Amino acid sequence: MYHSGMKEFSQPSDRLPDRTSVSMFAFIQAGRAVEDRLEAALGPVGLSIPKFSVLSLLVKAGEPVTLSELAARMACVRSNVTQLVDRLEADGFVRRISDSTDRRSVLAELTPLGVERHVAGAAEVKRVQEEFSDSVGEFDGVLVNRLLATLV
Amino acid sequence: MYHSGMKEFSQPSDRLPDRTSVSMFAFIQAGRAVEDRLEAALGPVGLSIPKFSVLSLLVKAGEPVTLSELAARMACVRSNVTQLVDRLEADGFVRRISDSTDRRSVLAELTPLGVERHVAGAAEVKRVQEEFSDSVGEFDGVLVNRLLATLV
DNA sequence: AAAGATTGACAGCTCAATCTTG
DNA sequence: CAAGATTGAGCTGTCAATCTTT
Repeated sequence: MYHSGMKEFSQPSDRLPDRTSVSMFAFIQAGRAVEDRLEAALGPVGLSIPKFSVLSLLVKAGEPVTLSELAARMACVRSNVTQLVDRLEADGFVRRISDSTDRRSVLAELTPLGVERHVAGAAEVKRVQEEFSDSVGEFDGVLVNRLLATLV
Repeated sequence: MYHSGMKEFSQPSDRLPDRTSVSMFAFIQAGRAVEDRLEAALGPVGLSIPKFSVLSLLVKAGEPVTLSELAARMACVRSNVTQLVDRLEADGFVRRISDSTDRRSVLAELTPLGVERHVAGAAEVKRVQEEFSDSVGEFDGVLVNRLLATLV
């Protein structure tokens, strides 16, 4: 949970125009609130969102994956994955193995403990997703999805 | 822009129930997308969201503010503000002055350069907010605000 | 003792530079 | 030279420990 503040941008009502305006700060805040709930749920399992993401990708792949590939799939920089895998290796959730076909590459492989933690993490994720769905349930899902698609 | 990945949770359609479901990952992603746009707009001005937040608070206060007060208003930890003000001071946007009424306290005071940068930053924020409003404009603002309020 | 600020150590991210291998 | 991985430095955040002042 590494978030900048911004609580002050509550924007009570500078004056409302015809169409009721939506503050981007409120939107950002809401996203972080959801994120925080997820982080809080994963914490007790010994995971964070980034760590769970890596385990999740490895489970989905069903085989060891190069760090470059992980970076690509996580839409982040390579050096980020290097350090993330460092921590996952220290946790004992992942192992680094060498690629026999290309000696430049390094593969990340799940350990049994890593698999076990992914299961536990996935259960938490499911729980939080259901809570989230309950909260959003009263709104039109199709509409909300269209809104989100507009912003990304 | 310090964001964990999560691109893989695009959730194409595991199977749709009666009510179209909304992925919390999609929601988090959308919030980050907006955040990234804001960061990108502030960057060229020499600001980040946290830095702009501090300048903004100081402008709003109209007078020097203690670091503790800044932390409270930004809903973050005191040590965070200590380092943030370190960087703002290095930038020349803020000065640390001592509190005559309580020698434990340290006040953050805007420099002329800081004021000038806040003006520039505020213009960018306004621009991005307008772009955001345009994107969301086609949706019911009242509804969206209710959705956001539900999640926070 | 409690409050204000700082420091050190860490997680998570970025970028630029480097090193090895292809 | 490209590509894969790592390293070093910086930003933003957290927590725990410390130091000064109340």
